[in-house]
Amino acid sequence: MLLDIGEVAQRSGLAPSALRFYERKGLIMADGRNGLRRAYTPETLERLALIACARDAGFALAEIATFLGARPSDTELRERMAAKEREVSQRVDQLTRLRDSLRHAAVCTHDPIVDCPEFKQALGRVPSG
Amino acid sequence: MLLDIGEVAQRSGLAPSALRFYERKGLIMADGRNGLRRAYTPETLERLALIACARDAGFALAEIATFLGARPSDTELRERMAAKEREVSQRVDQLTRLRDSLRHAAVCTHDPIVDCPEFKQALGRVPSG
DNA sequence: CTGCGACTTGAAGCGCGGTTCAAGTCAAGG
DNA sequence: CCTTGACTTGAACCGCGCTTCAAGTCGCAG
Repeated sequence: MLLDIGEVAQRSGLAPSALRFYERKGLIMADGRNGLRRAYTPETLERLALIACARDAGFALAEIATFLGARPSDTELRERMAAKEREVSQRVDQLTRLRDSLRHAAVCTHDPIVDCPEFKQALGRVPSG
Repeated sequence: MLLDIGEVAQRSGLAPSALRFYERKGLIMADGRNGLRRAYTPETLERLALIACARDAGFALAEIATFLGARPSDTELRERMAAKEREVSQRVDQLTRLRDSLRHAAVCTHDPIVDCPEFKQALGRVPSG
């Protein structure tokens, strides 16, 4: 029923040390013990997948920890999530442009490649000037 | 003609210390000196914008350094850029899903919000299980 | 000549996200 | 019983991307 930490580590792709680290950070908690060994409910795997996704998206672990406890009444937290959504949207746009640039790089003949106007153009404007 | 490091720092949004750090990493180089002060051509601003973009996209500085020198004959490097393109594509997909989840969170009534099936669904599948 | 302020250097420090280490504990197997 | 092997703990360490610090150097204003 409960999964041993080794099991969870293997299935989630995280090291046991990482799971303990996440526990210290308040991201997960063991649902039981097998001797000294931590044991987790299978739902923890979903939670870890969620954490991995958010982390890959550039969220700090501390930030994820607060989001994980979010309840519908947390107006302030909701606003922060909305702000994050806008942030992620921008990131998607930026990454899309970067992807296009990389795609172009594959067929570009400029030397060096980064000097290609088309390559640079896709990266968006220089901050100011 | 050449821009003082302070000028470049201000326009790029990077600290002078960061510019020196980038120099040590081989990402940029000063085109002259004003006494001891580094001076840069305006093109450096473009280069810095490119670096910022790549860095925000999750590229390591060392990786960016190799890409910056990429020439059309670098077959291996080209392949790595192509690999990066696929990676970035995946990331775009993932972030798009995350954005949708966050968007939903703004109107979700689940308590806690992360337990919402719709929220979780958008995050993609659990690795295995 | 005397500040002043913004730079220079190398080296040390920081926050993040973990990993690694030393020493100890447990469950199962022979 | 004793070993084996995977875990436990707290603490130290690591790589990355910078920042900060101490001590020194420059250009310029007064």
